[in-house]
Amino acid sequence: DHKTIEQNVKEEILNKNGFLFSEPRFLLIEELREPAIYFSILKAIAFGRARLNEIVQETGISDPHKVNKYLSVLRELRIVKREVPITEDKPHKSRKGIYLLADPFFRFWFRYVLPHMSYLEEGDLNYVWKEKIKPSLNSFTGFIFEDICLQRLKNLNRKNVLPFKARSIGRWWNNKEEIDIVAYDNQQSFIFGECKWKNKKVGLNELYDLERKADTFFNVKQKYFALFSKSGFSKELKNLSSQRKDILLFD
DNA sequence: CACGGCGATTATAGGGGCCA
DNA sequence: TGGCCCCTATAATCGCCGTG
Repeated sequence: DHKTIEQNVKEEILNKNGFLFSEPRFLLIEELREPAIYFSILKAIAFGRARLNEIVQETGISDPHKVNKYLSVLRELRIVKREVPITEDKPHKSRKGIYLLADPFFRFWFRYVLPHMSYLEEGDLNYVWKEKIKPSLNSFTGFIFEDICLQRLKNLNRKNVLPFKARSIGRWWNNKEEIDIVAYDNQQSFIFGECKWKNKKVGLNELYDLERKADTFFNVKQKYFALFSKSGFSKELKNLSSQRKDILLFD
C-alpha cells in the first residue's frame, strides 16, 4: 500500500517538531517511480554540481526540463534547497539559482557513503578514509564553515552590534565573481565577507581580493569588509584593521 | 489523482551594430 | 576606440495535460 509523497511529507511535518533528522528521509525516494534518477541527481549535487545544466551534464539526462521536474519533487521533500544571490529581486524567477542538499548529514552521505558503499560493506574503511574522504574533506568542511559564518553574522546583526542594521544577509554571485557573504540595508551600506577554512593565517591579499570583488557593486554609499578565518590573521592585516574602521576580523 | 512529459514563457548573457 | 543598446540564442522556470 504505497503512500503518496504528500501524505508522507505531511505526516513528517505534523508528527514532529520539525523533521525527523535521525530517520533517513531518502528512503522516501524508493517509493517514487524513478528512484535511480533521483539518486543520480542527488549524487551530482553532493559532488558540487550546483547549477541546473551542471546537473544535467553530470547525470547524463539530456533534458533539462526533466531534471528540473525531479528537482522540484526533491525540493518539495525538503531534501534539496535552491538558493539565489541575495540581491535578486524575484528569487523564484531568477536564473542564477543553485541547488544544494538541505541537510549537512545528507551532503556527507551522498558524497562519501553512497558512492563507496561496496568498499564500506567489505569493511575497507581505511581505504575509503584515506583515498576518498581525507583528500577532499577540507573543501567539504569549508562549505559548512561558510554556513556557520553566515549564521554568526546574522546573530550579530540581530544583536545590533554590526556597524549598521542589515536588512538582507546571504551569499552572492554572478557569472564571474562569488562573494561568500553580502549584507546590506536600505541606505546602501554594505558588508562584504569572505570565509577562509585553511591552516594558514589570512592576510592582506585576501582583503585586497575582497575589495576588488566589491567593486562589482554600484551605488554603495558605505562599505565594510569582514574576514572569517580558521587560523587567525597576519600581523599586517591586524595592524591595518586597527587603523581602518571598515575592516572586521572574526577569528 | 499523483506523476512525469512537454510546450509555453521569461530572464539573461553575449554578440553585433551604432553613435559619440 | 569605448560605451550603450538592441537582438538573438539559450538557460531556466512555469504550468498544463495525458496517463496509469
